[in-house]
Amino acid sequence: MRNDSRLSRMLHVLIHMDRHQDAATSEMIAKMLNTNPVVVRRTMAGLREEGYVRSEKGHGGGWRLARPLSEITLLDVYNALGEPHLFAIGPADDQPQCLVEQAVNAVLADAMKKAEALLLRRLGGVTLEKIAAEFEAKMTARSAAAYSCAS
Amino acid sequence: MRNDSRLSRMLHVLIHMDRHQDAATSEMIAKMLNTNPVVVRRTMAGLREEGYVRSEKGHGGGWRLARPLSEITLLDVYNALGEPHLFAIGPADDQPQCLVEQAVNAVLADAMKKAEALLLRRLGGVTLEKIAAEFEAKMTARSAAAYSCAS
DNA sequence: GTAATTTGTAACAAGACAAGTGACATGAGT
DNA sequence: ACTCATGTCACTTGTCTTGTTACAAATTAC
Repeated sequence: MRNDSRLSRMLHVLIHMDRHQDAATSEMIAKMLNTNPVVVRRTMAGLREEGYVRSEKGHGGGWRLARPLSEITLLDVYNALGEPHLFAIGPADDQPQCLVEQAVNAVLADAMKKAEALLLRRLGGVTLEKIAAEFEAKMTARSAAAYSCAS
Repeated sequence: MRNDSRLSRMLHVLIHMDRHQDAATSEMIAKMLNTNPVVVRRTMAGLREEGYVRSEKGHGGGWRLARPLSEITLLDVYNALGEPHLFAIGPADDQPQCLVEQAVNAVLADAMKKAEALLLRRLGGVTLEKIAAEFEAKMTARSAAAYSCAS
């Protein structure tokens, strides 16, 4: 559990959801991700609130895409997850009195801000459809559906 | 304790160490950082091994800079700390079988790698002397040494 | 209308990791 | 010898994602 893997997991799931029509239950998705149905619901809740997926209770229920992959960027998913902390490092004190510490924090914050901006800009520039297309390319190259997990 | 603040703390300490000649004990430094002497020794150990500071036991002992600030970049300090994890996010699985997951991870890893490269390049381009100079500028502007913590 | 299925949610344990803390050995100066 | 200071081990604490159990609520099937 070293990293926050929610973004990675949700991207993975959304693309799979696009590849079969019918609703996917939390249990199916959990098996795909090697995790627990409750974790799935918890994490997907953010995506539902932002309108990227829908969920239905009862028989035949489960999760469905609510938008085409072409209209969802990686940044959208990141935002829907509540914009989790990107960095593992940070200042020791957010409001230091010491001017030296302020100067140190300013330099670090600036560098991190620039790096974060670059990362988010990249996430915003890639749609899920693009990743799906890359996958399709690999698939036809190998012509072997078995490589895709649980699909 | 939300973030790993070792880099921020060490930069702060090194600049202060340059401002007074005599050795600084772990206890003095700990007070400055609002922490514990053991934490200070633990964290400074990496800097000592890389030759940026020296430590001496016994009376009059403590920590001293072993190099001028102009020869230490923020990246040097980061590396000396053992290159802690920069990002809080990451893939769910490092060696996934699923091609979809592989495609997702590849895109994320690429974006993160670029952001990391940018960040490290920036850290490598700034010496501690430069931060100290920024501090001096502020100081003369305010002409009030009291703003600096414990110095 | 009762049973089966599936989400929604709360509550809590596990795991990881930096940070905090206490204890004690080691070395250096007075 | 005594004091000061580092070096290091062992353990606890705080925080955050995950994992898990339990149960209510909604929806479909028989």
